[in-house]
Amino acid sequence: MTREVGSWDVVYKLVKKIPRGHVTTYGEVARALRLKGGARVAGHAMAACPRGRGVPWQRVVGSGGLLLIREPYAALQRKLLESEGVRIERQAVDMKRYGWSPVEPPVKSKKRRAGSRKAKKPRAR
DNA sequence: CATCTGACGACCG
DNA sequence: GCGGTCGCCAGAT
Repeated sequence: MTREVGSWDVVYKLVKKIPRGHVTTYGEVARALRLKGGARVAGHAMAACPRGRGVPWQRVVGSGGLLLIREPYAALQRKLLESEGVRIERQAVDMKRYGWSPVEPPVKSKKRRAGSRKAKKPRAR
């Protein structure tokens, strides 16, 4: 409770715009909204997504259309997607067929991808 | 206030 | 091709 939506409103707005029967990835959303945190932040937005508000979080999957979500949400997502007509192939959807580009806002800045930069230094954690 | 985890993604070995 | 690790951010403990 007290799930303060806050800045995620943009994310929800974009997710809501996903046409029924189509899906997108966290990375795509993150890039479309140019989130600095990258896919991680997008994922958090979904995690804190207010279910029951018309936010089809189910249409947001991982890269390649893989369903990274754990149970019981995974089962729910799968069920919802199948209900929409999305064929689930082993915890993954065919992005080639259902993949939808969230490119909504104007892209002025470019690149700024998330993750990895170059680990010249071998494991240094 | 400090620390870890977490609906991710990409790179290195 | 697969496994393991780092990077970013925000919320939770």
